[in-house]
Amino acid sequence: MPPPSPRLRGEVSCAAACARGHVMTVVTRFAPSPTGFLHIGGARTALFNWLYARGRGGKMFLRVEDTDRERSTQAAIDAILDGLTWLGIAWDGEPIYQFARSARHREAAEQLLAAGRAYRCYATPEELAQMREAARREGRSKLYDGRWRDRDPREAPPGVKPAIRLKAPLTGETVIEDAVQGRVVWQNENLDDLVLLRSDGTPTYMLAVVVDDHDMGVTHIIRGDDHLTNAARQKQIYDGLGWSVPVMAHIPLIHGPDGSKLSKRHGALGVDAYRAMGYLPAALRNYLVRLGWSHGDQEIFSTQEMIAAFDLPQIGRSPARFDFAKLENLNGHYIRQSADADLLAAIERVLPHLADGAELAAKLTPQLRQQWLAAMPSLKERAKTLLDVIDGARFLLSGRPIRLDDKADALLTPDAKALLGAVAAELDAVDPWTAETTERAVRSFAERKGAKLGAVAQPLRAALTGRTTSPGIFEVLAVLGKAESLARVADQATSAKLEPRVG
RNA sequence: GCGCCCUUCGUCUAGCGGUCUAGGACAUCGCCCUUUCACGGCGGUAACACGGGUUCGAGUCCCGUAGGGCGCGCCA
Repeated sequence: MPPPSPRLRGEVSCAAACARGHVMTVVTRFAPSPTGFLHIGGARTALFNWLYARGRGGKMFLRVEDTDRERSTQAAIDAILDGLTWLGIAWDGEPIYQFARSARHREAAEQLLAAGRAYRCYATPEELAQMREAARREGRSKLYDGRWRDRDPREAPPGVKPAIRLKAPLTGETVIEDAVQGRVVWQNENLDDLVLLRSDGTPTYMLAVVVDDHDMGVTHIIRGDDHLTNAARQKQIYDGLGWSVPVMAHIPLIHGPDGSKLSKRHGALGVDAYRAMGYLPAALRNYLVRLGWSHGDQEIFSTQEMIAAFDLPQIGRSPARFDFAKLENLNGHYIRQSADADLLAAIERVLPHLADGAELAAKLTPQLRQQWLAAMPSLKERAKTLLDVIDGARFLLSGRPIRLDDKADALLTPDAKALLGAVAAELDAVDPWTAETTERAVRSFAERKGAKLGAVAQPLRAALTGRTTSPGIFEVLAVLGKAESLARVADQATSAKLEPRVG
């Protein structure tokens, strides 16, 4: 028999399920602890779980790991639900709150105790801290030394409430067949007796996760590989309880651009921050799915495509670095791909999340909406984010006389202003007023003057938009309309006569 | 300190022992298009961390080294 591949990815439990004689329904879960926002790494984990379940007709549950009463907040729960919703990741059923299930967790601990797979530990936190300190000083392992493992409970110091610890195997090895990491082996002497129930009777994370995943029928645990060591300890709890272990898939973490831990400066922001930066959910999903996972050379995935293509064997084992430039490029792609009306709707949705959003929303009259829509085809060509689209539309939003930026101002020399006066007269005769008719007029004007088109177009752009870059100048003319265009040109042309530039 | 994981262009990755003079995408550089900025088109620079094995043959398998990451709580 040939030696088994070191990466048995997924085959293990499939075989187990098939042996049970029925088709296994895939159940995944996303289990954030509500101690902060939904960060980008969590969003990717949720995405992977969602894609895996959706691609197999399975379910993805959301479990809020709120057993840490001190640090869990409602605001964080809201932020996580809001983030997932915005990203378009829909969980099945109602969110499950772990804290509410503590009675069941306690029951499992009692079961372990009754079976002799757990014991009461009367060591105080101070005592344990001392033990670790001594271990550190002597260069020994900081693991719990099992001092109460075989001790007679009658020796328990009076008044000390015990914690319940798992009686983990002392010898042999604990093995995880991970769908991403392959076969990972721990010598049991490197794993200690973890706490199942705290001395106040509340369950620890390690116990709660195992019990919940089992009770929820979770078949595939897809999570960050910061949990890989936990997987070994959880395996021991599964064994103690006599339960089968779900398929595990520990995905590498996302790092910052320098390879270190992802910091806020690097993109470890809540997904709400990405929304406020003008990224589209579809773009973020596409970017995230390609971080650590690939499907040949394919870069662009519709939601349907990624659901169909996503699978565990194509997940890499090395951590990926977060790269804003690629996200931007992808976002630009999705913006260009969007229908004009959808884009405007997306902008209106993001307005409440922007600093000057209310101000902008107030300006969105039906007429302005029409103009914006008309300008959208050329606006989206030039934008990487929704913020860019908004910025590109500033010339529509600002009233006369428009403010010129420095470059535009420098461009409007006395000569240029004179030229504007002349071209204004030309444009005044144009009717009907369209991009085509204005272009014809301006081109023929430039030709007669023996000037390059740019020599006329740039001053026009400055006068019309207040900037030196903008959508095509004839589109600007058309969108602005004849009256507004001529007025803006006149604003600059006449100011030349009234206020000759000094110096 | 102990345990576990990782290492292909700057970045995301393809590659599952010969088809690799290592492919794609982003970024970058150049050219073209052009009224600006973009978009688009064409082209260029650029990588198998290092050292040993195994093999007729290694980016692909094994072992070291170096570097990076994660974990080691009565946190999750």
